[in-house]
Amino acid sequence: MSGSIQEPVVEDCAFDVFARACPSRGTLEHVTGRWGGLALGALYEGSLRFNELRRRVDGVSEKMLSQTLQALERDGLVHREAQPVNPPRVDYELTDLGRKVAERLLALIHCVEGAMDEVLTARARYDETRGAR
Amino acid sequence: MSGSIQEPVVEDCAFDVFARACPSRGTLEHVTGRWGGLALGALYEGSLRFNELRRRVDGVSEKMLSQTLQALERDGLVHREAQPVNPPRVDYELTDLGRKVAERLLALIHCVEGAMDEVLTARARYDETRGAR
DNA sequence: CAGAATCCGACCCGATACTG
DNA sequence: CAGTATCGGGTCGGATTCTG
Repeated sequence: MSGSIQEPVVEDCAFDVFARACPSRGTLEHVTGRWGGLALGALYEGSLRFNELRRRVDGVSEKMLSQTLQALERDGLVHREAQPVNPPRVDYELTDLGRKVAERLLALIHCVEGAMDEVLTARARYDETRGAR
Repeated sequence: MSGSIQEPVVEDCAFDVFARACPSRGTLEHVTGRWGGLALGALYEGSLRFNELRRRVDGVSEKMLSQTLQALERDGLVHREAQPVNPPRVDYELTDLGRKVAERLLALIHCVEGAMDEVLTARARYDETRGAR
């Protein structure tokens, strides 16, 4: 044991999002990013092909969907299954890890959706009191 | 009453994030945005002053923190209490709604933090197979 | 201390065109 | 169908300066 002089204490929480340099921030941003969350949410209902996903996530461009899926696949949250047929067919589905994350994410999404009345009311009040600016 | 001609049917799911124009997307982005989530997470532990928050959320600039807090206050997730003293003292704390949202958010954050080993492994594998690219 | 205002570069992201 | 490549505007966001 070695009473080392003074444990610099890297902290036991090795992956603390609050720390600037932590890799978990990056993953969290993939998950909560503009399209990442919606993609995970859509895939939670089941496997989807590229364009099915594109239609489900209203407003996403091909480029962004592609980019988003690659990030999620790289992080091990989404599995990509490409069949070498013609026309090409590629299916996306959540991994076990992806499903766990998606559950938490959906809980958050539903919480926010369900609170929108309250949010809208709060906004109106805020804009009224200091909205005139 | 008033059989108005045809209810435009705003849909029963009045606030569906998957719909492009839904206001819940905006709020969700405030919550899950780069700094919004971290601010909510930090405030979950208790009321904080501006600069305390700034130190807790490592890497955020004054500008972004200020901007973030305003958005969250407007959405009714954060309460801002300014005391007219000198030097000025302003405390931020979660509202009831904010606390509910923060709970879901922290569940997600901890889930991601806890999965980072797995994520990092997945990344390494991904980069190896097609990383040469 | 708690911000507001301004400047300015980086990159996000959508539209378009092209490939297999 | 399932993407990639390229371009360009808009926004994000950091550094700095200023106020009360």
